[in-house]
Amino acid sequence: MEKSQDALVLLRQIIRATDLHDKHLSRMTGLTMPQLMTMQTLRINGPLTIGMLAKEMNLAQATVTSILDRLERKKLVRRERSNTDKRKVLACPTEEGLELLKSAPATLQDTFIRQFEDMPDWEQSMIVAALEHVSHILGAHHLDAAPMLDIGALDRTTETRPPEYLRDTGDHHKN
Amino acid sequence: MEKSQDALVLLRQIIRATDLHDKHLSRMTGLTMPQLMTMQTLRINGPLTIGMLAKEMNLAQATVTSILDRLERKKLVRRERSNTDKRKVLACPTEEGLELLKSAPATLQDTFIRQFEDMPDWEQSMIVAALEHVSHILGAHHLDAAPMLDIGALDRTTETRPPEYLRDTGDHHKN
DNA sequence: TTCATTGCTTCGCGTTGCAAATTAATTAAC
DNA sequence: GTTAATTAATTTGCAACGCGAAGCAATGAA
Repeated sequence: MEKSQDALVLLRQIIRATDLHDKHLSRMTGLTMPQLMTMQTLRINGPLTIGMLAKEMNLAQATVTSILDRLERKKLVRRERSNTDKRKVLACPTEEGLELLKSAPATLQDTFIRQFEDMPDWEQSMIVAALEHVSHILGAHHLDAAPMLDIGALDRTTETRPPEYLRDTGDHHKN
Repeated sequence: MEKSQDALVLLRQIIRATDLHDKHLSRMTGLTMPQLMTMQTLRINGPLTIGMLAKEMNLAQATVTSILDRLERKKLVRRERSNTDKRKVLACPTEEGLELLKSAPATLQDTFIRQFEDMPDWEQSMIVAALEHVSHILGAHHLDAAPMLDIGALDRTTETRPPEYLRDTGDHHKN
């Protein structure tokens, strides 16, 4: 059957596009992708314990610890011990960290939303229905997911500027 | 608008599902994801020079060199100098390497294809049309992409290269 | 008190990923 | 035909990932 191949290629294209955009964001913010991912997760969920953060990102706790070390050094994240249970450590995004995400360049979902909402209502419904179908086929419907296509950034501000203000060690990952 | 949020969540779910499946494949084969990616690219395109391989995967040449070092140590890939231009080095998947990919667990696209082809024709067309729309919105329609959802493993419907040495199952190679 | 569990960090190791420097082969210029 | 520039891959050095195992402190249970 020809159409299933078409569908697969299209899905692959979509995934590839988001991946490339993630790498672009990475360059713009000066953060690595795991670092961006971490900031994004914190922005969405608010302060999380290291364990929760690890689970949320499908990484080992030790991995998250080291990522947080670097984010803390850049003052984008602050560690805070829990009062009720002093074993727990909360990772909190700093003001600076949230600022950084806000100033990230226009995101893929902005583009998507703009064009999507220009479409007639019946077409929107058709796309949602189709995506629902695909998600179900892949057994993905139970996965929790934020309404965003790329790792970083939110908000309307269309500021496209590479930040100079994180200098620590040479951290420019290029990808 | 509510529906654009729905669409974004669904897309994110789909991407997340393929990512999780990739990690599963990685564990099963004993290869890292870049290594799997490399093997997969070679399986699809046949022998490639290091430079082509790097471009295909959006990586620096030096990175690919080191990945190939490890794949060669595992005897999954063989290096071969070009006769016509002795600067060039071709990376060729070995029989063992192709075997490994073949013996990988059932892939996501297998699941997808099976269920997709059970759908009535009009529904298939609807999904392809919707995906086409999304791909276009994201500017992804020009990206070249193989008809597969996960990095590893082969699907028998896509033999772009005739590996005359297929046949047989059951040789699990764990690094 | 004692013991097991939980949550995070530390340590060691291998893998990615890149830029810069290096080597070798090809091509262009003189 | 020698010299110079270009191209292709490797080597080197360095930071970041990613994980398991070991360690430590706080909590909970016996």
